Amino acid sequence: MKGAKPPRPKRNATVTLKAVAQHLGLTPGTVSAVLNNSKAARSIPEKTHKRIVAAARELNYHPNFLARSLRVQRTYTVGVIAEEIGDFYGGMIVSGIETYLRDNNFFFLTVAHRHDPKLLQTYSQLLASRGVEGLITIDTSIDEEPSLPTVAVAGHQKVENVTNIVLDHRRAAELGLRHLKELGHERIAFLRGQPKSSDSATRWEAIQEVARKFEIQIRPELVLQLEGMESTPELGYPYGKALIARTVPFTALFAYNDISAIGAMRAFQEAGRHIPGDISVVGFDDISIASFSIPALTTVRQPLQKMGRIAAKTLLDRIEEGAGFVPEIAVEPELIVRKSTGPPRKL
Amino acid sequence: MKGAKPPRPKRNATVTLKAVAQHLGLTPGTVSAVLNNSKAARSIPEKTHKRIVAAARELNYHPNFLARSLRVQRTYTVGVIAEEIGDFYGGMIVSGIETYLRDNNFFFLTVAHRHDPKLLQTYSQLLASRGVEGLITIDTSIDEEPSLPTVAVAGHQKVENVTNIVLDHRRAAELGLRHLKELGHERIAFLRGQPKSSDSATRWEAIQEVARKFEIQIRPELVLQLEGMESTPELGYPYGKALIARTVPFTALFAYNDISAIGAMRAFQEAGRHIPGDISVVGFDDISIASFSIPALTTVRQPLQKMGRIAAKTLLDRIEEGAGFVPEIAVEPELIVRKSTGPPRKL
DNA sequence: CACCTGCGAGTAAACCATTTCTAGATAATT
DNA sequence: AATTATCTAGAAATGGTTTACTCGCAGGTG
Repeated sequence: MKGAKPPRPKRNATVTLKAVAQHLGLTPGTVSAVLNNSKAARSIPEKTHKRIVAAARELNYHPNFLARSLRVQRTYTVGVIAEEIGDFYGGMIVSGIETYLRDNNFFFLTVAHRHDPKLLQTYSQLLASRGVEGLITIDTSIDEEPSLPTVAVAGHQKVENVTNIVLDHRRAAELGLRHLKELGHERIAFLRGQPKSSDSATRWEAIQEVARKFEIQIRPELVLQLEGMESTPELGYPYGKALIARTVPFTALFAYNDISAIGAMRAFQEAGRHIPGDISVVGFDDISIASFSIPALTTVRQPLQKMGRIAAKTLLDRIEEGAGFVPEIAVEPELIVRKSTGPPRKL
Repeated sequence: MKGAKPPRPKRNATVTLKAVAQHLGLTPGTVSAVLNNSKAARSIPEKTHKRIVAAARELNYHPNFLARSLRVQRTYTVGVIAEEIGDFYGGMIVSGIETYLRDNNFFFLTVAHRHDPKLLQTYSQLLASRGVEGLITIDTSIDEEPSLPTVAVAGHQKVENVTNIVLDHRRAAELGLRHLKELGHERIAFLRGQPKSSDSATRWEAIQEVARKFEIQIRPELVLQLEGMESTPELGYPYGKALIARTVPFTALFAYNDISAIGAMRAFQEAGRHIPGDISVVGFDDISIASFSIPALTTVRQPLQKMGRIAAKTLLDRIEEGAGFVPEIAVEPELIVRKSTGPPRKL
């Protein structure tokens, strides 16, 4: 792969530090000191200082990042390892990461592993050799302690050196279930997340715990486990159908995410059930179309962009200020009440 | 391993080329030659070769990317400048870019300008000083000839050194309009794109041209221009309402995108119109929820991931092989017929 | 037989563009 | 005149790649 290369792609003659120095009749060291305002430059007279700055601007000098990085051993770059970046979840998180990093003059390299577990190792290796100063993973499970400071969005295993940014699932379950309970629902169906989705287990545990607290009975006949990884509502549709087919009565559904909630709603409606008259539906995530489903979906909002920003901030704090290591940061969800929930029909 | 206490973030002792060489009793040059299979290594005997490779693996040597890049003047990195990365459009394109780059051992740095035009300059400057070998822009208009090889996804101005990856809008318009015409529609309403969206103008011109060819009359009273930048169907809703309010009869709508199409459908339905019985609706993009709207949306699919891959490939071809510069590459759209279109009601 | 020549197996040093530390040369002050 | 302050040069270091060169030895030549 590295064999005979075509003639060097001509680098547009970039102006180097040496060129600036030569132009001024000074040495690179001096120019560098002034341009970086290093303490060594304190003794440089105002006149020379101005001269140097002016020349740099005039020649349109931009320091070579690689050379500088090599010398100072900093790259101001982090690696982002996502499961996927084209979907709503990953995209929003990455967007949040981007805003924070950009505001703090960091860049990031992105890779998507698309559920190939072997790639995680390979990619962190690759990123490390590119000199990233830290790693953010999204919806990816980490088993071994990484050698770089790492923040895992939606990470759930406790691993040394990895800060997990998680939704407060306990609180999320409370918001959803309390809302349904206050409306008077007692027979609630559930859609559990796919085993691959890293929030699935934690969320389900939280739901069980909160259900106990609220004295809501979870009937196994009313609990279905999602399987495929589609990101269209088709995902939930068959499960909605299946729930109806069981003929076990229920008045509400708490779905794993909005996408499956919308699919299930559709199935319910096709079966002649009215929402929320016959069945109330609560989703999860608050994706953009949730407000536009029919009826508009009540859902537990996950502040994804914010989680991305927090992830980035947490990582930079550790890198820059050597802030103490925190194993977990929980982010508060929010209940968005729309039209898909209401009191159950009186029997 | 690392003292977590000391304020100084200790660099994990990485193993350098020199260390490997020392370990072997050879010089860095020799080791480098062997590890890179450079022509200089042709004279190194098999035995030594094996010894070197073994030692590198044993010591877990990974060459420092910065040092190497600095010397060979290549970074195997490109810059991606997007309008936004968290939305469907940008996310899909970036995802396509990622797959192709990853397969070819390139990385990319991402920035989002979120419609701040000043940032384009700043960002390309920043990326250039980080040594990216090329640029991909997404939904961003470029006016000046960039100094780096550039590929613009959904770019429309002809600029030297910029290859535009565009949808074949002519063909897209044909697909949409022919479908409606064949069904028998004559009075067609249109939703034009926001001026900020870089496809708006081109698409509208293509539609006008094709309409002329098909002898479809475009009535100004039935043409509305979208304004906001929301990415929920709320975007199209008011325009659907407005079209109904005009009381100018029409039997079909060709929307600028799926999101506005779905919003408009909703408005039509609320006004008591049946889709497709009273009004047929054609969207654009084929976003994931298009298949799940009610009724399922007929739409012109834009192969976004593929466009991302093509963008990446085009750029790498130019960088790696110095492939000739092509000003434009058009990608074929596809008509996805679902349930939102049908013959117009007989009068 | 002495004399290149060629080749195998590497070594040494230059180079990439910076930063940073040490130290030398003036000029100014005491 | 000695000391100090000011200004700047020089060189080392960062971690590789690459070119030029050395050194010993075998083979062919006149």
